[in-house]
Amino acid sequence: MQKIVLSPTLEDYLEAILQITAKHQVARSMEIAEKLHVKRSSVTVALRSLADKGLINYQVRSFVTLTESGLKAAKCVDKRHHILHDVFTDILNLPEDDADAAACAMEHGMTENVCRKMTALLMAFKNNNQDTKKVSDSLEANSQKIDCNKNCNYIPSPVFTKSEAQLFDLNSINPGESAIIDRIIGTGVLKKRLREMGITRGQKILVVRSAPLDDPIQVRVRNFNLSLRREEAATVLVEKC
Amino acid sequence: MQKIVLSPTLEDYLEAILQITAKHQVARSMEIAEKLHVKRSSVTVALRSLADKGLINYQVRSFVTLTESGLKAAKCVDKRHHILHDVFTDILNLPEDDADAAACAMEHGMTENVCRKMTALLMAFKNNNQDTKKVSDSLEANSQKIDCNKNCNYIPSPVFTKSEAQLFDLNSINPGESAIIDRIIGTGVLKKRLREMGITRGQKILVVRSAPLDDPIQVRVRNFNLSLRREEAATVLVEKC
DNA sequence: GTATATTGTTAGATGGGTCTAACTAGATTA
DNA sequence: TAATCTAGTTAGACCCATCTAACAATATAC
Repeated sequence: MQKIVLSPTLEDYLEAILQITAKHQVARSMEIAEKLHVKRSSVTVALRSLADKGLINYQVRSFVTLTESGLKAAKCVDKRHHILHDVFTDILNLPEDDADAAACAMEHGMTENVCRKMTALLMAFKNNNQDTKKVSDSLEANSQKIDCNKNCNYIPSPVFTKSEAQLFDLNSINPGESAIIDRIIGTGVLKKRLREMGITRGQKILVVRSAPLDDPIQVRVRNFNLSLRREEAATVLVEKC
Repeated sequence: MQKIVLSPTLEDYLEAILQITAKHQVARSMEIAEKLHVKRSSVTVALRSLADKGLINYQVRSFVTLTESGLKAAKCVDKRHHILHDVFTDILNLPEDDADAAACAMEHGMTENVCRKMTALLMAFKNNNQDTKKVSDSLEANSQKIDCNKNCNYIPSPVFTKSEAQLFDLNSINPGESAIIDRIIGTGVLKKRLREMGITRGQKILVVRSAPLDDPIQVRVRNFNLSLRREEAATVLVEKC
């Protein structure tokens, strides 16, 4: 398997796509643009580049998902981010948003060795409470006295995170429960058919009957009872309510 | 005082200039190019940009030195590098070159808070030997087991350091000692005069008489005895031998 | 089913950082 | 003093990442 070289920027895009798809199954340009604070047109360029490298499934004017290779790469980037983040919060006692911002800015240069050792350090701190307690106390006492970067001229780019609802596909809603429709990830005829049945964004949907072996499942939308094949239901993303 | 925003790249140039001038009083394009592994023409562009920001004294076809503001900025960048470097060597037990390479790649995103807390951590480790010993041992034991970045696709740019001789100005050579002339940092008539006296690169120079209150000082080059004003001697950089 | 948002795309421009190739000012050598 | 070497500069090109503005395709609302 061939190693892929990614610029820090493309790593950011990949990481964003991983985080969005983890919540929403698929990623849209707009979401990526918002997360990374760039314009939609910049996202298009980046997506083309990631698709060229075989890291995402991307077709013009459609949703984005990670390929197998892209998922692997994205997880690597994400892991580096989390290691740094955890060192900053768990060992250095930095507040959440500081930790996240700094991790974003520093994660790209992390070598394998640094990752390994930092992970080991995190474990060592967790597994040796009595000993690390003193170290932590001493750290806190010291850190008050230090004015490290006074007069420093580095202004890191701020990183924001927007809290978003977790989405599920319709098959994973239990019978008797309701949900709010967020989007249909299918395309073409399939998607059109569902929309014509009244399955549109914002509508409340009640799952009437759905069991592992049921196909189709029964749902109720806009006071109509509908039958959906599991295959169709899988393309309907909803927010639990 | 106004905050200056520097790109990571310009921070690297500034750091390189700091390190070179620390050894050689002044920096030349070539040295910077070698240190950063870029071409001379790229250095010219960067120097213009740093001069625009008031961080270096730079005139076409001449030596480079840091301005007061540039020195302050460079020290900040350098401090971040050293904090990371020390965390990597002293706490994570990474070998010197790994630590240096990773520090180069990660230093640019370090926020003030991260700097402060990391410094405190370093102090805590130094001041609590008994407690941190266990943490270190545990870290080492753990780190063997972790294969953190397997399949990772990030290839950090390598960073090399070239060992170079420390240079001194002629005033700081003790009477009776010899040195090899490296360069004259003066310009124009002053420089020409010294060259005509036989003070050229590679020549051996013997300091015959030089004391804090002596002016001029006495030196011997190419079997000639010369008198140099302290002002002149200050522009002659030599390597001790 | 038409009108209006919204979302994604294209095209073209800009800025940062790099390169190669050609040139020039200074320094070294003969 | 002239010939040569070296270090630094310029010019012109490229790539990456971003932007704005105009446009096209979908969705949503009426």
